[in-house]
Amino acid sequence: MFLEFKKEVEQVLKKALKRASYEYTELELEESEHADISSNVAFSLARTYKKSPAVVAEEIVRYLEIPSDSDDTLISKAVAAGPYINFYVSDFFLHETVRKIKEGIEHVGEKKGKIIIEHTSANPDGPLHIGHLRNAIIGDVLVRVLKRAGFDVETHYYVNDMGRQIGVVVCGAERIAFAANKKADHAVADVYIAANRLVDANSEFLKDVEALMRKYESGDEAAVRKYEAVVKKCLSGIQTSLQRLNIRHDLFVWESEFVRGGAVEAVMEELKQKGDIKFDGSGSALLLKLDGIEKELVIQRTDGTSLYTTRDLAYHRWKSDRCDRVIDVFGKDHELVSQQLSKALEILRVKVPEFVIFEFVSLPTGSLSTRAGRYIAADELMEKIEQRAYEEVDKKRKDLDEGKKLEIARKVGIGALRYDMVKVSPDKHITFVFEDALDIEKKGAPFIQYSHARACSILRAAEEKGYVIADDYDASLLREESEMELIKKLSKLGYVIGSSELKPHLVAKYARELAESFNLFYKDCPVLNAEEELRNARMVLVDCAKIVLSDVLDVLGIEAPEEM
RNA sequence: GGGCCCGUGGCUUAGCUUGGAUAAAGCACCGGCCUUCUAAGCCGGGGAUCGCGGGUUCGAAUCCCGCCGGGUCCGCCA
Repeated sequence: MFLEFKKEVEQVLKKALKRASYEYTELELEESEHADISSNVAFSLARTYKKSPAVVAEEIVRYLEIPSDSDDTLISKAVAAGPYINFYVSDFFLHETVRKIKEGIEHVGEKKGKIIIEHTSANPDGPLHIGHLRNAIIGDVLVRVLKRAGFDVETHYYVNDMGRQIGVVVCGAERIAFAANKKADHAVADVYIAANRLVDANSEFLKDVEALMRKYESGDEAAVRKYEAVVKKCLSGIQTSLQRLNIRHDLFVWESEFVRGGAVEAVMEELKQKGDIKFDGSGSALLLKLDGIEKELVIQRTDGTSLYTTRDLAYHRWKSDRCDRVIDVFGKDHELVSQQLSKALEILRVKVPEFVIFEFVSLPTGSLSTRAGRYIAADELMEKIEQRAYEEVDKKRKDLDEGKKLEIARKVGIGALRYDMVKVSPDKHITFVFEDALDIEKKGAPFIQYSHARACSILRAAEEKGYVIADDYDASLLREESEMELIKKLSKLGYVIGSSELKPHLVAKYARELAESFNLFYKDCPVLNAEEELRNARMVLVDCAKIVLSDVLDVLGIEAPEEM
């Protein structure tokens, strides 16, 4: 509803500026602590018209026409506060917000186009670690935000099955057995680490790896079977972890499909014709000159085989034919690659993707490396954080049965982990400290979940007393400061989703603020002990808060417990 | 060496795109609130020359230039 309010303010303000015959370039509307929405336009006008900003603001306000007696205006008043023009919401705005949330028609984005978003895409050579976790969680929240905003979203996991690393594992698996008692992706990692030691120790092994890779690229059946066995084994483990995190992909796209299907070759041919191509001086590798990028891009090895970037070009061409927007969630180390990709796609006249680049996660001991065995596995983290959450629940709710406690611990633990990862802007570097991550007490997610549980608790208690949420309630009884603030906050979910499309941390921030607003209301306004009319209105408000809290948690991919 | 990102109370951050009203939160610290719907909560308090130096502007955490510190990338890895 806040979005509608903003639009109405825009219209009214535009008209007033026209009547006052001011030429403006921007309305400069901003959220403000002093008003529901505020305009700074008087500053820039003052400059061009050589008047004082306060005078201009006064003047504009005189020209504003706010239909004060009308029933359906969202604006109650506008006042000049020095140079600022402050707008305030009307009772109708508050009523409408409550009504629409209650009826489930608030915050529903209109149908937009189709988006393909790629995230996680960890190499199938071991389990997900905390770096992949950041990718996966940012990506998943993005998916949820875009879906809410009305897009048709398809989620991809791009499987890098053609790299040397995978060759090393597959070849290694011929000599080293997978541990039978381990989760699949962890067993693969063990072989990977052991095989890398073979690489370092013995050059014969590396030759075998390269031979196997060539066979795989040419589609040799035995090689394909070996690869599939290992890659699928690893992916099954990774999917189990993702599922536990509440993340799923619609499609797993294998890199090799583009090689064997001929798409990579087609891209290469086209680049040779349309691109600025030359052979490297020393070898015969193919170099592609890209606009604005100093270094040329190697698009073909000396031996004629393809490289990661070339295969990625084929993948992106395929994606872009199937949708309106392509979004990739990449680590910072892929930034240059993503620029090269964009430039090369321009040459191919393919839609350029949008990138969400996130900074690295490192450990206090240094950067992460699967190969060196220096990582914290996502599974281990999830296990420990759920355990810690369980200790909390156990301490606080001795009355609950075991199953219930475990369920709450799972929701709270995973929620805390997800919130922690998404609350920070993607371009902030993170040093991961295990102990801090496990400190459930000071996490954002449990705070929000707790507010939701409180709302549920009130509604449960109401039901026991035989109170039902009434269809006719008098929203005008909700005049307390904390009630009105809560409603205004509730009205902003759609607005936040619309404006934080590629900035998932803003949703996390909003969720926290909403929970805070609910807690203030909770403290100030008794629901069940209020006299009937007021109780009815407040019960409706509690129900609305519950709905929006669970909605925003859902956008964050965090489950909303009914009690905790 | 060059490109990109980050630098905001003791710690972790929001705000920076589009410059404006006392710089906003959480954690930690100090003090208070459970005979009313869950205290994983609420209230109050101390604590910031917004990395440093210039510049633009009526006005800079925000824009521009330089520097310092940290991260990351830089042709046949992915």
